[in-house]
Amino acid sequence: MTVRTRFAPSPTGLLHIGGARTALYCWLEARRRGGQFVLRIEDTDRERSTEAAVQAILDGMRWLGLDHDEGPIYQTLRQARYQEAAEALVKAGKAYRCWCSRERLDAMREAAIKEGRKPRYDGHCRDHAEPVAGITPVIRFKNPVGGSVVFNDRIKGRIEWANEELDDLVILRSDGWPTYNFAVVIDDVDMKITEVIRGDDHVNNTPRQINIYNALGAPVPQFAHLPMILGADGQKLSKRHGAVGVMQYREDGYLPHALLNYLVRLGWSHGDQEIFSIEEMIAKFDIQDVNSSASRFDFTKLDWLNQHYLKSDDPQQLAAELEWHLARLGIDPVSGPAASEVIVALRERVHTLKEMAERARIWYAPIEHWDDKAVSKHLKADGAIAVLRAAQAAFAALPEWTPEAIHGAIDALAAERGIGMGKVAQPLRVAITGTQVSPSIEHTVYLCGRAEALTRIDDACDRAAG
RNA sequence: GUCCCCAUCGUCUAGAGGCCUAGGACAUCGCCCUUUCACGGCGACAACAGGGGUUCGAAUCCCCUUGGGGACGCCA
Repeated sequence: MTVRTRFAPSPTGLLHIGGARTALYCWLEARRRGGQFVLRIEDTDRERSTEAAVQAILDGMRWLGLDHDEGPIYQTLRQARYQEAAEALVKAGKAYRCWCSRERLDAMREAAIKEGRKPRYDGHCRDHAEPVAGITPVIRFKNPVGGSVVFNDRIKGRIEWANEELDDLVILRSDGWPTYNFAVVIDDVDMKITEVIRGDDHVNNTPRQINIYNALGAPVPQFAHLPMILGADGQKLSKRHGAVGVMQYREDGYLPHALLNYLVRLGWSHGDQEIFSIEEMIAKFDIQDVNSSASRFDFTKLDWLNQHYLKSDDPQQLAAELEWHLARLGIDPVSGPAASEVIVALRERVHTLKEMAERARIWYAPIEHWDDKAVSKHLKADGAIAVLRAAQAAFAALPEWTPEAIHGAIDALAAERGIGMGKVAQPLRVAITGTQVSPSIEHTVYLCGRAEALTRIDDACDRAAG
């Protein structure tokens, strides 16, 4: 039987980091085992589901490169199927209509909590169902009374649940829409899902769902429940920490591969390996090796991974993404050096593309801010103007404008004047950038462009004199 | 409250009874490299939640405690 996994988000918000990891693991498991990955949109909650959220999920998946083989399948398009399935269970005596009022249900729940019991439906309509005027009935599933449900979770191991703990859950609401626990089972059966991989907030639902599978006479799939991802403070992820959509990570300058690599290692490992190409993830990932405990999201490590890929990926491949970030800052990428060359100069100095774009500004626009300390220390230093003028002349005479040639000129200048590199590089750095921190001096000068570099040296000399 | 799950350095983890004076990575702190900032190299700091068992031997198995988390809807 071919392996089929699915990712089934409800479109009530953005595709956040936890969802992204679940999607990744489902995708990885399907890919490694040569199976299929299905995308299903669980939108039966018509109050909270939105079209924008569906789009955000689709966008996030595409950005991460998690392509699905089937779908997206929308549950709202399958209403008739759920109704038919619920009706069939009623006919088979495995489900029944319930006319209990919400008031009665609420009162029962409150009483149970007050008495310290677990709130459960008392089965009032199970044996003597009687239509009540003015109430549209729901359909409830007849949960087995005795015994227990046992399943072997691929991550958590053996889990046993007493049927005593379960009650007769509503499977079809009075408005004709199925509830989550019913729709998932019908869908997973119809879509022939063999591995259900989802967040561990669903372990409690699993025994109920298994009972439904059994009532349906359908084969029960394998379950794998992923532990949660917590914020850096160990608390549930909130907007404050990182429960933002994955597309926010793009805006913050992260590469999809870095995020994927971070996520695959969060709760899973393969010996001491930290860096995984997508192919290696597919080859080595196994849902069975996933940890059973929750883990915290650590931006610092993500930053490290992001820089790793910034350093190791082909600058040409990264160029378009840097241009996207430049444009977001209001910088026209064609008004300065090639993005790929900027990447080479800055990739060892930043963790994100956003940061890189900000630092690259100096090569695309005039100096906006002069660092007073830098000016007084390096520009107004004795002999600085003479060095700058000499450098200017050397640059103007260079037969070709390359970092190597610039480096050679600066070297020669320092040697001929008998001064250290710092005496040449620092004044130049301030002249070109207005600060005393930048990439290697030859790249800093080179990326500026010859004409602009000469002009900036003029300006700097004026500033040093004045 | 009831049920379920979880528990190794600050963080992510290795560890499936002896290979553990507990390994790696991120972070932190040193040193080296160096024209700034970085990158890189080398090194340091740093953990088996607590208590009982089982065993010749336990981070690894069992129980309890504690601490976290989750679930108890006509939400998903």
